Amino acid sequence: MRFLDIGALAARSGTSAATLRYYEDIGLITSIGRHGLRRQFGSEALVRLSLIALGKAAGFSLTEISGMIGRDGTPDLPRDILRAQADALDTKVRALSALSQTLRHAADCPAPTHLECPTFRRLLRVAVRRGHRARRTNSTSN
Amino acid sequence: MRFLDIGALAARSGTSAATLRYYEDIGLITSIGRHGLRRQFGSEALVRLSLIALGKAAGFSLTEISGMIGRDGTPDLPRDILRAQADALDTKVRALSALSQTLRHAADCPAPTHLECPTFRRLLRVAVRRGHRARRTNSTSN
DNA sequence: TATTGACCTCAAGTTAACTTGAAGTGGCAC
DNA sequence: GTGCCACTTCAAGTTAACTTGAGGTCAATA
Repeated sequence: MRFLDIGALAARSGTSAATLRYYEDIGLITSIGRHGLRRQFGSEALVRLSLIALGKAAGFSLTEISGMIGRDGTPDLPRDILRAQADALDTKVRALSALSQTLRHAADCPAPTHLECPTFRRLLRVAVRRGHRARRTNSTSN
Repeated sequence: MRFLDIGALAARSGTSAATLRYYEDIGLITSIGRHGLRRQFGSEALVRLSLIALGKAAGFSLTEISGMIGRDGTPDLPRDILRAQADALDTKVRALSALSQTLRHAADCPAPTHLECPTFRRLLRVAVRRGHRARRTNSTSN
């Protein structure tokens, strides 16, 4: 039982079988071979799917994720690119923290309307500036 | 000149005129009125667009953003929802930080392939667990 | 051995968030 | 007053990331 068929992989990864086939189509994951018609996956597919889930949570497209974790059999990533991705993520983290602060302030602010509160507007400006920086750094802007 | 027509708003907000019309269609922004055929926007539209940009950067859909910042003329938000959104964002921030750490470790790790490195795999497990928690908390999972 | 249910392929449909295009209008500088 | 050009509407097209459906296969269980 070293191999998983698509149903087992779906159950363990929380990704539907149809989506797994789609991921294989576009080269995001690879099956080891077939048992009759049925795809057989190795356990490293589970690790790859974890990475994919993580990348999606971080807001990367499947294409970008594909670039990060390597297309075919080679799950090895160029290290300088990894560092750049980490930097971009950190920038994004800072922007999101700013947004969180902004929302939290809005929740506690006594001003009748948040748009009238000077603190809110200042936080907003800061957050937006960070967003711009993140977008430039990232080059992910469509 | 207290009003902006769509071209001016587009220039100042960095959002295309077509997109602004689309946003008005779906009720994300509102124009003050018309000058002839032409929409006139007030400066609060700029603030709203900042909020929208921020929400998008945070990974929210336009529908979710619409819920956060209020649909029509009322840009006021229910405070408990704001706090919940901030909490969800903080969780996401933690997940992204974990991902960043994971990537950074991968960049420095001497293992021939990251998938073979135990530290990488441990970080990955942690990051994924956080991702799951975030998704449950968020209820944004489609 | 017969059936069942999990798999298969391939095509088409779906949703969000826009973008593009065609055809028309009207404010304003000359 | 006329011509340009930024606007207008409306319909259709686009992209990513799937999902759904129809019709077929086959490995294992009864």
